[in-house]
Amino acid sequence: MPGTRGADQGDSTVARRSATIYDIARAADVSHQSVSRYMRGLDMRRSTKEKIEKALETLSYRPNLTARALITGRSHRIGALTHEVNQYGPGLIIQGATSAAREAGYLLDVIALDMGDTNDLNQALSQLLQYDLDGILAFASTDSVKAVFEQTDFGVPALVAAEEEDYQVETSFDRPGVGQLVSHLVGLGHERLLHIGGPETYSAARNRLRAFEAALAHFGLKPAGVAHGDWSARSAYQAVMALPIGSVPTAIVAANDQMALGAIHALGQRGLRVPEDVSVTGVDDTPEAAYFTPALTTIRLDFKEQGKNALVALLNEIGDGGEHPSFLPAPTLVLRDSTGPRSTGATNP
Amino acid sequence: MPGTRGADQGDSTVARRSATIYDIARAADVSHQSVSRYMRGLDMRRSTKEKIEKALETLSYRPNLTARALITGRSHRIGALTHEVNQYGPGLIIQGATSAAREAGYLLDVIALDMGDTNDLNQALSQLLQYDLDGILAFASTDSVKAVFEQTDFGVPALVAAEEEDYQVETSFDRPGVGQLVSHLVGLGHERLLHIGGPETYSAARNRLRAFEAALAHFGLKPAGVAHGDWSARSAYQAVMALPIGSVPTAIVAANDQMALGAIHALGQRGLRVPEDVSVTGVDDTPEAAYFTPALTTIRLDFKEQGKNALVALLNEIGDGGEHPSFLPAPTLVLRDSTGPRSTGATNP
DNA sequence: CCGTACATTGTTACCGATAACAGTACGAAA
DNA sequence: TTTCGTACTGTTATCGGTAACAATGTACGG
Repeated sequence: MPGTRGADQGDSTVARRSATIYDIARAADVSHQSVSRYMRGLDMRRSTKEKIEKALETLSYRPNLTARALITGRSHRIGALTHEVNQYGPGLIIQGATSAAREAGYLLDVIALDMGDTNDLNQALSQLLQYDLDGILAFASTDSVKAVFEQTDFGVPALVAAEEEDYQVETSFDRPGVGQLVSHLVGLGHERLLHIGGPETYSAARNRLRAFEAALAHFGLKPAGVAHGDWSARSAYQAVMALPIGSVPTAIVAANDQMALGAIHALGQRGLRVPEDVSVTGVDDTPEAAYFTPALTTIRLDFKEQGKNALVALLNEIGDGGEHPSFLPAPTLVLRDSTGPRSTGATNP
Repeated sequence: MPGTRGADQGDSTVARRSATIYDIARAADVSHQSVSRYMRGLDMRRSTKEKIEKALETLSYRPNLTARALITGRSHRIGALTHEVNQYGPGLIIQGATSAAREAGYLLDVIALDMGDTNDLNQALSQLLQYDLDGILAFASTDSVKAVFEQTDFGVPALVAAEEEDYQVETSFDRPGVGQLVSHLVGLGHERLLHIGGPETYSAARNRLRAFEAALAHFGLKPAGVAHGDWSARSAYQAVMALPIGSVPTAIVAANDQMALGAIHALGQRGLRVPEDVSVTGVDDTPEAAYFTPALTTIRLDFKEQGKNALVALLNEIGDGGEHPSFLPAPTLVLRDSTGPRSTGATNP
């Protein structure tokens, strides 16, 4: 017979384990089912409702979502695979996603991956799957992640968060994003642009590169070069330092702000001034970008919204879709001091 | 009679829901309890073991942690309250914590708080508590969080992650940390040091401030001033721009690298050179700090380890303490180009 | 060859909720 | 007053595991 447990719990301070619907039911002298119905807001006689409410006041009940999850098959948890949370973008995406999840009554189970390690990825996934989640979200949009997500049937909705550029590449050159940067630079007279991209395995990196090339092509130009960094300032620094003398372009389009910073630093060490000799642009508009020396021209992305969007999209697939995925706000060009007219003829160390 | 469900699931591709121990038991012709024992690695006859293993190969079983959690009261999940994940430190702490959790067979439920909003905090907590967690960890070490954690009995172990400086303040001036920066600067001849701190509600900010003052006092000096920023480059920029003419110190000790960047930028706008006129230091050693102009002198903290440590400490309280909390590696001084001998007498805009 | 100790396996109860269905109370119609 | 439909309420089954105990099998000593 149910409802015969947890009778005494000492008269000390706080209930060790909070009451169950059976405790409430006993205290209110109704069936546990009525309590369950009350909690779910179903119709019931006023008198019953009042009995339950009185009991609730006394006992401090808190629903046990584990038990509910077991029977309903809905855990109200979403697994999130991410990486490099220390970076500005990914961090904000997570933040946006967790708060959106929270609003919808979900919780985000975050696993930070050691990127590039496929073993790690698989292990993480199989661990995640044990916790019957309602859905799985990957914010790490790399080839290996995408491959795994396409091949595997997780038994629950799973999706890889889309990059903001994914649906822009094909469209025209002056679309928000890297294209805007390029046309800004071309408008300043630059013709020899170098791109410092992220790792080729990242779709964001590829998208930005393609947008760069597409925009240049529109102006009848070709890239003055493409270097591949790893999103870090250090990698861009090294790439710029490695540029052969005489082949330094008049403008550098880095795939994120950190790499732009590294590029600026390297240019400085090579005796080149920004923007007088070389213009430099970033992507992201981190809060620091405005305080670089010189302040960085870049494009601003709304990462929080991106995270929220991915979550809402997943929620819709789960079937708990209250909201419709909002449109991502368009990236906006932020003009600052790191770009200027093409140098008229400085020497080129 | 148990074990009579999930018989047919279509002959299509993948099992909609993975098999349960009852399915395995039926296939192996043993009791479900034997399967449970097998999964937990208990002793059993070889023949039984083999039967189960054969069944497992056929059916692709995956334990349901929800069901296990319901009976054992162990969810193997830990709630994590955090904030400003977009910043370098907090992000890395989360990363360290999630991977440590993963190794121990736990999952981290992350909630990113809108700091300073106590309502938000309480709401987040009460939501967290529904998901019977094994423990709760707060990485946001602010007054309001601490207060809530001290007052509330969550029914499970809960702790606020310690700041690296917490156990250093009382000790001597040349302890790793801000003290090291101060003695470095004093060693260069500086006597008028300004501190740009974080928000006073953050214990990390207070600790750094106290360390700053204590170190100065050791040399018989007093702060040339203390400004309070909000960890952002912008806030430090404004603080430095607001300094009355003539009161600009010869060295600025910012409480993190971002604020150091903002300070450098402001100094540049006021026509002061770093480090010739003013030395500037940060705290954190973000990957970008080396590529500031000038490269930033700062102290390096191991945030990942900090996150891991907090998690291990909590695990110990939970009683699942395999490891002992390792000692945090001492912060190390990183000397770069933003500090130099006290200026011998430039004018002071 | 039998009884007992011990190792292994099977049965039933339980965790705390919801689902499905049975049972009761009440008001309206006959 | 009786009957019936409707609206609640109560009872039992269920989710997928583990716990506790009962039952069986095996090994060994007498």
